[in-house]
Amino acid sequence: MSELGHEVLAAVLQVRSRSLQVLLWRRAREPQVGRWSLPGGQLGATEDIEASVRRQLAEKVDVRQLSHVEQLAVFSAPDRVPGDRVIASTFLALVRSDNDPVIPDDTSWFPIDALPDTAFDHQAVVLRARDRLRSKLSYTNVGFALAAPEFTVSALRDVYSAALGYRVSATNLQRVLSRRGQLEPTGETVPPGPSGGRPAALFRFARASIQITDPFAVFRPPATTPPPAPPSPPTESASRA
Amino acid sequence: MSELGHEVLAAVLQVRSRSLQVLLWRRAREPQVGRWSLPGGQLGATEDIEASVRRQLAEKVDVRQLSHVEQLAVFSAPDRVPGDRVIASTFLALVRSDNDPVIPDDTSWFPIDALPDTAFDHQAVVLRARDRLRSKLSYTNVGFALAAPEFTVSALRDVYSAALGYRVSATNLQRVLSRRGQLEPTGETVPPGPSGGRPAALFRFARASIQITDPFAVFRPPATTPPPAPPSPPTESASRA
DNA sequence: ACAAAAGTGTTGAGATTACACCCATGT
DNA sequence: ACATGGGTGTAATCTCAACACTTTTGT
Repeated sequence: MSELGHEVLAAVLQVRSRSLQVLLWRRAREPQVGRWSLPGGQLGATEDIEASVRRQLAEKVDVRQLSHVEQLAVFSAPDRVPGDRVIASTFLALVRSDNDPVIPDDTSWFPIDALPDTAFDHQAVVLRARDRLRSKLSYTNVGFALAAPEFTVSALRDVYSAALGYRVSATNLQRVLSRRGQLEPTGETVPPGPSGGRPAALFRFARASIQITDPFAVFRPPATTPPPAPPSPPTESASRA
Repeated sequence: MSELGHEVLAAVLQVRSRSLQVLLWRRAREPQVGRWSLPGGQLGATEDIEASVRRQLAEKVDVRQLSHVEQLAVFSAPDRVPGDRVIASTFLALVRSDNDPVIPDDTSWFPIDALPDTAFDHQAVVLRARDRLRSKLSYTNVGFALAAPEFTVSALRDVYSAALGYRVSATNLQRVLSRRGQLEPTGETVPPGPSGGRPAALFRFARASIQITDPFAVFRPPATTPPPAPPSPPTESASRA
């Protein structure tokens, strides 16, 4: 019977310099010396996997300000790494764009569209993290985990554009998020830049934990609140006695 | 150092008797004798976790016709089961409603809204499976994995109603699925029942593997097809040289 | 004829995009 | 004044829910 290990791996994503980037760590040893891998490590005996990710990120790359962490998937191909078998539980972890954690020399941020040579199956993990983030930006409030605590709409647009990989309109972004109750004006404004322009209002996210804001694409359950008392239809025995 | 095991667990769901049901297995041994648990077992040395689920379901409960299988989440609390630590990779597995697999005496189907006493953290797995299925019915074509290969729209409505837990309108169900290209008429019809009525047309799903049919709730990427030649994108060096 | 079930037509409400236009500030 | 963002108004489009109405069959 061979040994079976369990590791956790995190794709730590952040919007930096207007691009979505991932934190990678350069392997110093065989196998695959010089390739870039995701931070993580062996699961400890007394921690669950999420605690393990947080611990490893804090210890190994000194990243402590994770605004959001969620499970991605398990990678379990028997030969996914050489030697003893290791199963990987993978995570999506987000860092707000106002943070700039001090990271070790052998780690670096890479734009997710220009990854270097990655180790093992780590590229698949990164792509999965990216896709998950992009989907969730559409139907949840994860934006809070990417943006600074307070921001102008155009700063937020830049964050969304970087994360989604295509231009987003500030006008419509503001309207959608407002309608969903995600945005709150702080009441303050920031002065315009050197080239002029109207001062921008500051906003914040209404909630700082993930929530599904757009739950049903279709097949919505029958409305219960809005129609208080539609005129009693033909023969239907209504709910009221 | 304590032992570390890895098991796989599956919430096998099927629409039976117009209700969404899950396959459970009655524990014959301590701990938690008599409680009901999810089928599954220890991960084998040479298989990945999905292969393991399929194997265990085939061997232990004789369920082989899985129309869809996907990972749910890892349950890793150190004390989730007594004794040596065991990490569980959990799955959602679906069986089409036209199947009726022969199952062992100590297993049984339970409506998901009336679960018996469940073992360990298995109830959480079942609920997660249910929620995942309900979400995916809205934005993917998973319906194919619940319905029979050919069906009338009202049969399909019953399947969707059971899975979602609320009445669905056959009229609108047909329209939505048709618009998305999920439904194909077979050209055949079935005769009406004893009480009369117009004969119903038979349909099938256009694809028998899962696909996202309603990808973007909002923040859709800029339309690429309609506007023939939008002005060349800004200054970004694109992927194309 | 009448009832029952299937399927189509049509209207109305909401959400979202696109775009024109106004606002506040620097030069 | 004019240029430069920021922000609001508004129309066109699309999707979906609701419901009336037609179609096809059994009794």
